Amino acid sequence: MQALSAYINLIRSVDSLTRRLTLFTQHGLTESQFGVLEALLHIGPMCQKELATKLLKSGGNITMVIDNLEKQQLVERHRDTKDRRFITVHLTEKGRALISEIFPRHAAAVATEMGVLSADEQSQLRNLCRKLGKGRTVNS
Amino acid sequence: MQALSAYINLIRSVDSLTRRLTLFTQHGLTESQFGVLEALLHIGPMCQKELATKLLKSGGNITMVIDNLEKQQLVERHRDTKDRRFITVHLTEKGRALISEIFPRHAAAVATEMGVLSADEQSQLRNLCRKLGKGRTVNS
DNA sequence: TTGTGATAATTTAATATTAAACAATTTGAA
DNA sequence: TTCAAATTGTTTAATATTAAATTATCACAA
Repeated sequence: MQALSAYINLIRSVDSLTRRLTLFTQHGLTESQFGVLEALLHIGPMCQKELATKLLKSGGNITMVIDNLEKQQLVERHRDTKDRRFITVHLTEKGRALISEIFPRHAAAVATEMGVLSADEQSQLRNLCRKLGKGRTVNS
Repeated sequence: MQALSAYINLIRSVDSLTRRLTLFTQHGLTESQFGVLEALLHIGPMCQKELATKLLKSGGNITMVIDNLEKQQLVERHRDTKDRRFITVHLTEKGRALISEIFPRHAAAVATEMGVLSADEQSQLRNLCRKLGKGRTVNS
C-alpha cells in the first residue's frame, strides 16, 4: 500500500536523523532539556504552560524537565508576583552560555544532514510535511 | 535557514501524525507494544534481540515491553532448546486476535492521514525520506 | 464578600527509554 | 579439555512521558 510505505519511510527517516543528531548529549542534555533551553534562548523567558504548548508535551512532563535543568543550574524559576499561579522560567548565565554555544553547532549538523537533499528537494519536503502536519481541515 | 525549516516541519509533521494515530491506545496498547505485536504478526516469532533491531530500541527496553505484553497474555516467551541464550517471542491466540483486528484499521487510518497528499506527493515524500534516512554514505 | 469555576503547577502511578553492569550460555582457540 | 571472548537477556538507575488527581491561585458572578 502506497500510503503505508510513505508513512513508514517518514517515521524511519526521523528516527534515523534523531539518532544521528545527538550533539547535546555530549553536554549532558537530553532532547527535551535541549528543546527547553532553545525555546528560552530564542523566544525568551516563559511560563511552564507555554513551554508545554510550544514543545507539545504535557504539563507534568515540563515540571520534571525544568526540575532537572534547575539541578544543573541552567534555568531558574521565578514566581510571577502579579498572578502567583504562573512561574516564569529564565535561563541562568550558565544556561545561556551553554545553549548559545551548542545551538549553532546543532543547527549546522542539521544542515549537514539535510544536505543530502538539494535546496529544491528540501523545499518540497517542507511543503509536503506542512500539509501532512496540518491534516484534513474540518471543512473539506 | 532553509535546511532547519525543512527539518522542523519534518519533525512536527511526525509529531502531529503520531498524536492523531492512536487507535491502539483504545485497546490498552502503547506504541511500542503495538510495534512488537505487529512485527510478530507480519514476520513471525522472533527473539528479543531481533525485535530490538527491527524496532530500533535497546535490549533492556524490549525486555520490559515483552514483560508488559506477557502480563496481558498477548505474547509468550519460549526458551530456545538448542541455544538457551535465545528466547523466542510468540503471539498467543489472544494476541493474534487482537493485532489482527487492530492492524488493518490502523493502516486505514494511516491511509486517511496520508490522503491529504496526492499519490504523486506520497511517492515524492517516500523518496525524499528514504534519501534522508540513509544519510551521507561513507564514500561520498 | 463569598464561593464557584477556571487555570497553573505539582504529584502520583504506570510505562518507556537508554546506558551500563551483570548473569547465563555458547563458541572457539590454546 | 578448559578457559577467554562473544552473545542474549535481565537488572538498575536515571530521565522521559502521559493521564489523572491534587493544590494553589485567580476571576467573576451572585
